[in-house]
Amino acid sequence: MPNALSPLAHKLSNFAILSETEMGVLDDMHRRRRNFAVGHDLVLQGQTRQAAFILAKGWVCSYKLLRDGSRQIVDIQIPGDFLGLRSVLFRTADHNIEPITEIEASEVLGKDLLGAFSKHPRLASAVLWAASCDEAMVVEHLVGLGRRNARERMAHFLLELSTRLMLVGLGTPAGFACPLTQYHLADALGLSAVHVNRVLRELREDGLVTFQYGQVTIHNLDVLTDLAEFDRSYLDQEGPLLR
Amino acid sequence: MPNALSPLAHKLSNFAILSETEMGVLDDMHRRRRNFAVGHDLVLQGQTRQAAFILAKGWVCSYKLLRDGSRQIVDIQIPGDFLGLRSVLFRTADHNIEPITEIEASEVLGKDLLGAFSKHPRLASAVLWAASCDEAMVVEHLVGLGRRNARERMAHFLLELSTRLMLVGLGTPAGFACPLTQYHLADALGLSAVHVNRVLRELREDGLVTFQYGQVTIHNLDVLTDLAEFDRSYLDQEGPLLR
DNA sequence: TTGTCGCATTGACGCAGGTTAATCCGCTTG
DNA sequence: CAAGCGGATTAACCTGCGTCAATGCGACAA
Repeated sequence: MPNALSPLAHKLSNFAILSETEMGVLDDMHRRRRNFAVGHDLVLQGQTRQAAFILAKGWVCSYKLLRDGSRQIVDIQIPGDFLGLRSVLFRTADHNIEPITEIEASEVLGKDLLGAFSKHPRLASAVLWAASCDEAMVVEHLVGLGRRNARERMAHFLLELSTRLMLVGLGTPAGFACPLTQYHLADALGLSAVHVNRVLRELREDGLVTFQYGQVTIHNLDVLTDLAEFDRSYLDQEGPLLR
Repeated sequence: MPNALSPLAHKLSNFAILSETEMGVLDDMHRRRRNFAVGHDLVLQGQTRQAAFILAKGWVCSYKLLRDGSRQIVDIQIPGDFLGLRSVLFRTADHNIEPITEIEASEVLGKDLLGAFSKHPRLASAVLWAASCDEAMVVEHLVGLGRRNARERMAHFLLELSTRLMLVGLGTPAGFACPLTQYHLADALGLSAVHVNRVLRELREDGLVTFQYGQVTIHNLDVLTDLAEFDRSYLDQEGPLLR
């Protein structure tokens, strides 16, 4: 891989072969580098004039709050992911984005992004295309929430995370470092924290996965994959379609 | 509205001001008009070389099948919606699309779509942009499945349908014609058909909505909206952003 | 040192919603 | 006409998961 190719540029090159100019525009988007601490949300539900972000380091989650105080995590994002795109497209954010760890991200102002999209439609396509592929992940979550039980959901979630992290070099087939709490898992999987704990114990006792001390260790990938009915193909790309 | 403006063109004009040429390309996509009967899926999970479709008439649903035979409906589509976009972008479909009624749809071959996208990137942006807004709907479903109970889910689902149908002139605030069976509702809401029936009875007895004889009648919009915590803003557009 | 705060863990108990199965109705088909 | 089928409806029963509550433990601050 050429030097100085950002994770995002790398990702987008799966969708379109970008010109020097377009790559330059992409680089420009990395000028406003910012850090965020845990507890300081990047994007807030209902706020307008939001910026988008390109995540360079750390983990975040996007979630929606309900009136009764419960929340549903829609998506966990890891380095290389684009954040808050919809909040720019819609002008007003429909979800919150919270750092799970300290993070480093490049802020892209709404008007800059829209400007770049207008001038470089091919770049726009690549970005929106990538976003539309992220949707496949959301759909998988939806299926899990609707039709899988707690064990299966958990297994699927951990396998998906593992696969995504491996794609950006942050994990091995044996496991990965994971900053999520059991409360995060509960909010992502539509469960209670208590039940998350029960399920994790079962999976551990059955010798399938261990989720402990900030580390996920996969003991039996095959059985886990089968349990979760996990098919990684929705996470893979197969080369650029837009030439 | 100018004559001969297709529902899709109308929808896309919310996202980008399209040129005559681009409108022409869009029109060309409507050449291969096809009809499908109930029971003949348009797109099949796992198949490659899929076409996309623009729905002109009737309802369809996209769903995923699980090993145990259960299924989860991800989305219901109504006239004006674009179908199977992801199955073209990914080259192989990750979901099925089934007609709920007899439908009329324009088939757009994968290579034609990709060709048009390459030559008219602005058009591509508009289409992908619209798709990314459809994602907001999927996210709402996800939140419902994760954090709402059966009553709330049902109320939310019916209100969303009502709003979408009104936007294309197929419903009024008082109700709409609805070809869905209670099995469809069950598969969409992650419930059993039996429980769907229970919930519908309750809502009817409480004087909120009636779902009967292919007709949804909304008796008390305010209470229903409050029960569902329904906020229609995610379905609205506010004028084109891409000029 | 002591208090507190976030997170993990476990037990007891209850309920929303699943499962099974029976019945009914209207439509189609032979 | 009977038979079959898709869909709606209801009752009886059961279970996966939520809720509540208590405990432990490490990190950090006063």
